[in-house]
Amino acid sequence: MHTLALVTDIADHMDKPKKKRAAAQLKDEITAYKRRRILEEASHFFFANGYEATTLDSVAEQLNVTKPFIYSYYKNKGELLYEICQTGIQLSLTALEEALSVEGTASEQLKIVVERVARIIIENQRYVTVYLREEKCLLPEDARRIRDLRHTFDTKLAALLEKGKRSGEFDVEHPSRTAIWVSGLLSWIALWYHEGGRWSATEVVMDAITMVQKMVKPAGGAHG
Amino acid sequence: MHTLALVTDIADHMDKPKKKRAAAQLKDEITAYKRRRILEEASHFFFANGYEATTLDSVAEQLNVTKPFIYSYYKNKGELLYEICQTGIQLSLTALEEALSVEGTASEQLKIVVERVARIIIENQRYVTVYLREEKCLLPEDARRIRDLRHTFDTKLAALLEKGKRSGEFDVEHPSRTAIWVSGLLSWIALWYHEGGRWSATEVVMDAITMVQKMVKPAGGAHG
DNA sequence: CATAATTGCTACCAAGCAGTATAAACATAG
DNA sequence: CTATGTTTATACTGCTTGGTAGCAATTATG
Repeated sequence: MHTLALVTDIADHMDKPKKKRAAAQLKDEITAYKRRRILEEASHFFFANGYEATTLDSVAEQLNVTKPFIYSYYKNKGELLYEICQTGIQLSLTALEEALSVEGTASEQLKIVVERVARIIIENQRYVTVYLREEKCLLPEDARRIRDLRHTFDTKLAALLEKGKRSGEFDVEHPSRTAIWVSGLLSWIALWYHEGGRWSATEVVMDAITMVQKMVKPAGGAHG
Repeated sequence: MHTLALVTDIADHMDKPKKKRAAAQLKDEITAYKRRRILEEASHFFFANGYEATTLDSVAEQLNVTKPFIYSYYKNKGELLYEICQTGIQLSLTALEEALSVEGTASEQLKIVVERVARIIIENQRYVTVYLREEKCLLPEDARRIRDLRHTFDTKLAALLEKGKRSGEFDVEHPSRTAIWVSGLLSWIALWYHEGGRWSATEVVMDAITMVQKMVKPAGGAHG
């Protein structure tokens, strides 16, 4: 039982001086680990049944703990939802930023962006889908914070399209509007992809790249 | 009060023979009208607050009736959800079929399809969005019926892409896979469009047309 | 006007669930 | 072994809400 408590006694052989600090640090890590595990299981239920339809009792049962356990790591059910939504969009944003940090032409960067973000979205489908479906359940303040992240994502993507437009690599009338279509296409993957379904993750990623490239390709057909 | 009951006495001056039949017919129409009104208000709440978070009491209050009133027109809450989801996808499918019935080249037909379906999706955003978000709340059997409609939609769209591919108008490797991206792009409008937001419905529709045309355009740039 | 049928409402129940007060178990330190 | 703090469980509450049984009001008919 107590899936979460398996880690409790690893701090037991180290020289006195460091012990205090190290023990405190370890405790923090364990707390963080427990929070992650709770979030992970909650996301499974939210994904499968929806936020409102999921009971914290069922999440607790899955973890072999009880509801008050969850309440000692999260303030309430809404905080769980917020963290799940936040995770989904934050991972995508980080993937975007990392991809943008790779040197290259706009075309090359765009390809890397789509590839990495699409992969991240597939790997974290639960988080992204819950965000797309349950945004309305967030507290207004939480919803705003999430929207800001999303807006940052769209803005950075638009900047890349703008860059490609200036260099002549892309043909996009309104970079910021096109960015929303691209980001929508990527989000759509989360709602539509099904593990073990008709198409593999790799096929979906490659398709996404192709589609986005076509969406920005100049009429003349220059640049690949 | 009784917003729904305003229609009750229109059947009162007509020759005897027809009266019976006409009265019965009118009654049916009134029943149908009440059902539509209930559905419409319910869709507003489901759209704004989500299915689970919406109480039938609040829907009833909005209609100036009581909960048992709703239960005399719908079996239960789930039936309301089913009809809302069904409406969303059925309207899109009908729009697609009507657009396909217009004679023309594949390119011309595709443009009409995207234009009409996008318009329908914007006009019926509530129904489509609820379908996309709350599919998981449907009974398995209802969910299957809805999926079948969706599948029909994708299949007919794929056939159009296939036709354009054969005529050389489109460059699509896998029509059925591309159809899913196109249908996703259209669905995305429902989740993203916001009345009175930064972009008008017309702009969104025109953008959608442009994006889809680019997604299927041959590299050479022939056919517009 | 009386009778029958339809239509809607009042009042209620049972169940489910978020959240909590309190106690128990456990670990740590002296 | 005792004292102290921390972690987790037991057991409960208060509220919400889908759904219903039975009654009242309205309408249709002769």
